[in-house]
Amino acid sequence: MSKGITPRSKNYAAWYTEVISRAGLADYGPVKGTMVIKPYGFALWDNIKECLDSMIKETGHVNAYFPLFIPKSFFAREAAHVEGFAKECAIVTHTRLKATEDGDIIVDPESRLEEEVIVRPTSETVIWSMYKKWIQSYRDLPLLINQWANVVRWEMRTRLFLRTTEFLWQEGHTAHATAEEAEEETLKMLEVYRQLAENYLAIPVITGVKTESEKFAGAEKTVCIEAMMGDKRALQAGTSHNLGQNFAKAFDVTFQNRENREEYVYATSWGVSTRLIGAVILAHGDDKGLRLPPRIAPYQVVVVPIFRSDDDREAVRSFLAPIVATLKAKEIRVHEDWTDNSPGFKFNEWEMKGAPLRLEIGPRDVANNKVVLARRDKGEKTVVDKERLGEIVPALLDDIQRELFEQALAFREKNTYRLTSYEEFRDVIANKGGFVRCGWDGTEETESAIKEETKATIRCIPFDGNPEGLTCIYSGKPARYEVIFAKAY
RNA sequence: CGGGGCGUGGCGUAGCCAGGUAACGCGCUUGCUUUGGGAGCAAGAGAUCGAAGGUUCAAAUCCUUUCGCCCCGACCA
Repeated sequence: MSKGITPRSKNYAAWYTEVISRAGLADYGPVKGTMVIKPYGFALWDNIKECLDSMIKETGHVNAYFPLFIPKSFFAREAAHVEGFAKECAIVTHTRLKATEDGDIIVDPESRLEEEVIVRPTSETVIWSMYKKWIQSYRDLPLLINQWANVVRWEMRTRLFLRTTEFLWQEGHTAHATAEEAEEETLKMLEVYRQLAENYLAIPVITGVKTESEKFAGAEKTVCIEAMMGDKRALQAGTSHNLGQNFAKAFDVTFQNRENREEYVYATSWGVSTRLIGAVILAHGDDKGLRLPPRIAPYQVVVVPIFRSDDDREAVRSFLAPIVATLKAKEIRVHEDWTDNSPGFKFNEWEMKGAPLRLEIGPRDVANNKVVLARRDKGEKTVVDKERLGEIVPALLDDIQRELFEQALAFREKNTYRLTSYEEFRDVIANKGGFVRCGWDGTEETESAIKEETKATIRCIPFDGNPEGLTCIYSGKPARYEVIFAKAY
């Protein structure tokens, strides 16, 4: 087996898969499209989850849990919703297996369910069936509930983390008395996602509105965060939906307002998933493997002890014990790698796993009362005094966090084009890759024609866009919106 | 669902066309020497060749059927 991995420039898809495997993030499950999240990958998810969960709670939401199984009939209630998910549902039709005479195991035909049960692809329907019971008065509103759950979407084509048959996510489902409040909530949670992406994952995102054709099935309006990956393609990293009264009407959820009038409830839903891990890999990874932002890295500092003799080993051990204690006291996640691999092996291993900082400590350092610090983002090594680590390490971690964000932002800016000619548009999408900001006449015909001809889609209508003076890149008509086009994951 | 590829020790593959003792690399075990950028040597363990039928004295190899996975498209977080 070769020691390195496929370079990104040679085959980006192969690079991605190899990084996941070699860094120990995940493995394929036995059923097509399923994924085992291995301990190192799950530690990463745990950290992301912890950051987001506290933000969700700070904004006034509470966690709950709704069932995995949903009656099939619920999906018939909201027309657009069922159309959006009908083609990718796992359906429970039977409840028993039985052994045949030849020793095979078959589905027991006698155990067929009266009404089939759907494994949730998302939970709006089951949650709104419950909200009907819980909401009567304006005093019951707003209802601000989040759940951490797994969902199943039986996709044709899957990719580790980016699109798996089953994935983990968080889905918020809120109910409000007014349309204004629902809109405010939709935008508030998008802002939470923006902060998560930029401040924790170190991924700059563009916020904006999805077009009619790209919005969530059953939503009035979908807003999103879109990020650029290392191959210049776009990744939708999170969405927040203003559902209007669609689900309230579908599930007949009404409340009495202050004026004693009955009114349908306004709804939102919003979610981010384990796809975020894919985003971190794709946004920051390099040809040596992962580069993890310190704030979510399972280990922020990895110690690689170096020694020859048993005496050296003990000297190194006692030398680094107080260092590790100091760092841990500052709540830095430190890991000591005492496995009996060679130092060179460990250097490469922890670079593959994306540990932000590496401490190399050998007899030489013990003698000089120093340690070698290697930072993953830039690959620089420096020798520092042992005593100064307590101040240097936290500062370096902050700097790495910032640096990863800056690099990703610079990359996105460099690969974003403001264009007015469709010729150039085609060239960028087909040859250069990247985001194109341009005018759009707002028609679905233009949107689908461009998609047909170039495979680029409108990622969003950015909030900071301005159509004034722009013409549509395709039709030449006056632009109704300024939009971002890109090839997407 | 359309196109392509692949199922052989834990992983990656060769062998298949032209049937005849199941091979190689990595990993694993044990021992010794090593350890500041993926250590070396030696000795070992480990496979009913995806499954089921068939042809044959003989099948990983030929034929039939079947199951599964991966990649590329259409669809999607």
